[in-house]
Amino acid sequence: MLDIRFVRENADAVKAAMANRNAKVDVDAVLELDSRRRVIVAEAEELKAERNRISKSIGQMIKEGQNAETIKAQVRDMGDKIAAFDDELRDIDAKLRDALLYIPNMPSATTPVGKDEKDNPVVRSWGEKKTFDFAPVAHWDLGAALGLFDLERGAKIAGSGFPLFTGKGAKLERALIQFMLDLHTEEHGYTEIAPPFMCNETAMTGTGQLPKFAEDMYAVPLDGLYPIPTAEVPVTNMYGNEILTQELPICHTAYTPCFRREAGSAGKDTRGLLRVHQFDKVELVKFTTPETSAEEHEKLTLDAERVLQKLGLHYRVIELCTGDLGFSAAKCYDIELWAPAQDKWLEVSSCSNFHDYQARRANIRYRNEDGKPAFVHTINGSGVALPRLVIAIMENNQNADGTIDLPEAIQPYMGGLKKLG
RNA sequence: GGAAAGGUGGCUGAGUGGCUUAAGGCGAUGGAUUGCUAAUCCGUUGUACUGCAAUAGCGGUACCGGGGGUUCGAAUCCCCCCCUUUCCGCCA
Repeated sequence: MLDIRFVRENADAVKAAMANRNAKVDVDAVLELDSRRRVIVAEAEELKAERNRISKSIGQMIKEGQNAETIKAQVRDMGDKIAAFDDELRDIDAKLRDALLYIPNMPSATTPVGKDEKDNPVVRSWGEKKTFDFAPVAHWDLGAALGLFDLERGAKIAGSGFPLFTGKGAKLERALIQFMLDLHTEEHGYTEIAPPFMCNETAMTGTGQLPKFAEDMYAVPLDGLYPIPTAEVPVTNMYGNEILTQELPICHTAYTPCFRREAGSAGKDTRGLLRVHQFDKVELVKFTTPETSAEEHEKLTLDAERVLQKLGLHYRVIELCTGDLGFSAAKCYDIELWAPAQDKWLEVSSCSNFHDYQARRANIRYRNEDGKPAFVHTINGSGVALPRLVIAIMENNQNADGTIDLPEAIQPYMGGLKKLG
């Protein structure tokens, strides 16, 4: 969430930023609530100060044996007025907070201005497109033929979009997870977290999924819980309402399944593993000072890229322009893998710097050089998401005979297996 | 699911309606003393919002797990909820 003081003092900049995002935000309504709130606060507090003074003197009078009934009645009336102010204040506070929760983050000064995904610049790429002397087969056909997954049976028990992996396909999931966790913990300095796979409303609000994106999530209303759409939610909110005393940056990696309703995307990329309701992901999360967040963001992105380099997969990094930037992000790089049978780039990681936006929502602070509490910057990115990684491995490494070569880096995790099929 | 005991500042731990502006201790920090260290002594020590000054300052309000209530006045009394611990039951 944005700092209301920032909005108050930079209203024009906020409006311009929202326009660049194509976000419909009524900044003036927020400013109006804010100024109304401050009037009420001033009046209510003045009354309270007076009541406190008189109450104290009542205590004194009673001790001296004087009758205080008249003055008590007066203060009782004051109490009614105060209650009325407090009621209005509660109401305005709720409205203001709600309004602020629906305002997306300010894009970073370095984020390119653009209208939509067509304006996202390519930052760099690694490797080259593989050439085939046969027509590459789509992963869904390869997977079915090799018995790596059984999407029909997954659909039978849960619905379409809930993949069911079998045999070596299931083992490949487990192997990739372990490979990535080992890489990030042993070579990149992240501490592993195994968090809850469900979070409450407070946590979901802290990272920005709620209240705006309730429809994108599964929910367990009976218990007030939501299956997590990403490990970002538990791993960021684990420090909610804390003043961190650890040395920054704090770097965490976590494997979790992710659950997404993908509301509004029905009918798009539905085949195979392209877009599913449940998938596995290894996430990277950092908590930094404002001074180092830009640098740590770059490093985190490189850490995610290392996964793909080690697996020998051709990828590119694009930077999201203001019009395509996610709700909570100030700056974001997407990493995309090349999938030859799809003839498409597939997003496997979004590495975002949220500045203090999530930290303010979740109330995560540290002590700055003056020893004063200040909001941390949060950064996270997938390192990386499994389904499209699996797609890329399958489609890029397929042979004419329908077998799939396993990248060397993953072979130790597959019990030395070099090839599927 | 049942029962009991708890939740107070960075930590520990007092506090059952007004002298609490949350005691005392520890820690932290500034200073004095000291050849250095230790010890000792003196001072400081939270968060948020808000008003005025607009850099350091001065005032107000709120905050003792969360939310309601009683009262002129609540850390303290009442109600609901959450969490922790222990015991019982159920369970992988």
